[in-house]
Amino acid sequence: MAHPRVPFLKKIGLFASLPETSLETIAEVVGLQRFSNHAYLFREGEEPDFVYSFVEGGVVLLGGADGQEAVIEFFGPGESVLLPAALLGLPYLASARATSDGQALLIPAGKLRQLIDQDVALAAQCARVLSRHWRVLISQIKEIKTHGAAERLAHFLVSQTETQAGPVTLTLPGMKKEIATRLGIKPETLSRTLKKLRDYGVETEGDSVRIASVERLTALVSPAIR
Amino acid sequence: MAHPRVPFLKKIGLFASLPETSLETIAEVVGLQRFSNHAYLFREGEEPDFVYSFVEGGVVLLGGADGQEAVIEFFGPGESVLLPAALLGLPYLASARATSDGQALLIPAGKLRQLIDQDVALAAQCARVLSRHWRVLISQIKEIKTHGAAERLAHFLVSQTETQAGPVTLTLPGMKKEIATRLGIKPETLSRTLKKLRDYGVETEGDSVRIASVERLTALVSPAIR
DNA sequence: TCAGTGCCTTGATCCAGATCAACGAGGAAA
DNA sequence: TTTCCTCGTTGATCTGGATCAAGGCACTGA
Repeated sequence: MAHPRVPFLKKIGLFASLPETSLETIAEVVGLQRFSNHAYLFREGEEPDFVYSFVEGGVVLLGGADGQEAVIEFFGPGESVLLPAALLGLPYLASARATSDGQALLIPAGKLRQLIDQDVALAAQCARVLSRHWRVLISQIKEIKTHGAAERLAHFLVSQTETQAGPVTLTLPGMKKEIATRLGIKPETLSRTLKKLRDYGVETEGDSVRIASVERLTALVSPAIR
Repeated sequence: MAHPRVPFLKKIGLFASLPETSLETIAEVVGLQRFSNHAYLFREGEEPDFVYSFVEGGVVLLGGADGQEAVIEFFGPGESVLLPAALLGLPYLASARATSDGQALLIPAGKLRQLIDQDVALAAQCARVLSRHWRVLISQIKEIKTHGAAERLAHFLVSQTETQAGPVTLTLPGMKKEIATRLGIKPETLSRTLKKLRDYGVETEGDSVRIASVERLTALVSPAIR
């Protein structure tokens, strides 16, 4: 008889591929938590109690002092945050604010630290998930250091959809303000840059963006970061 | 009877804490490789054959197209690079150029992918090493997005020494050119910024830097990233 | 010894994006 | 309705760092 929370675990990248036995063990210790839009799930500097895996809805990871907040990345369903801090038992380097209502699985940090030394499948999967995320961060660093605002915005938009070509309409993963810091620019600049991209077939309406032709935008992004 | 390469493995953060049995297994498959200054160990876009762990000397990790190279980070003795690409079997996102003569242990990527699914200690340690590195990258992103060149340089210098207070003399981990891109600025700007820091007790002489008072520099860096 | 070549510094100018300052368009509360 | 908000846009101006253009200095090799 499977644990009732196992189906939730299967929706999370970190756990999806694990064998049933591992899932049962983990299911014993996780809890499901609802959160509402704009709520802070945790703040920079706190000691990690949980790893958060999103079943529904998402958050924005923010670093830096108040008012000087730098958006690091957006996270949505199936993704997990705080694995690094939880594994090492070190204070968070970032805060997380919900960008919508949703639900997250909370895995107690202590338990996870214990399990990772006992369960190969879990440990290996953690390493793989961290590796994948490492690559995302590297791309971001490369991009900030070598490309201008318009290119970065174009790349960001393209990365928000699976579609490779043709027209799409997508919803921004947060407020324009947040998108702006994610891109390392100010809201005013985002506004103006968005206007420039109109020449490349990008129309905005609130938080939904219509791209006339994904290829057209992709062409703007230099080959190295595609 | 221990394998002759085990002592080398013990100098690497990734392996140091592993049990003897794991070390023996790994020692069977690693090779020791010398490299000389300015040599490229691997280039962006290639398929990963090895993870590189530095026994002596180090490299600079570079991303982006030629001429537009962004220094991501410097690596030295005891550190390992390419773990993420090797684990996932995806092309490198960066190149590595040696910043000195040295020796590295090469761990075949395929073997590692195999071992990580069998050896808990290794898998768990990979996850921890990746976690630690994740935090380094997050700090870098936060810093680029929220601080000016002078602050970033001050922080970088302070991070190059263990000393917490008083005077130090340290050696830069690469050419000034490279330090500049690591900081996300141009060599000319580094030169000028270094001059500004003279008012804060920083003197340069080739690739050695004398800091009159570490506290004085630390004070320049805003609290959040200290 | 002198040319050739990298690496770094300095000076002058330029520009992308920041900053400062209004202002309009929703939404919520009264 | 009006009165606040908060979010986003727009315009004018400023500025940190980039870019362009000369040198200077140390090393190498003939």
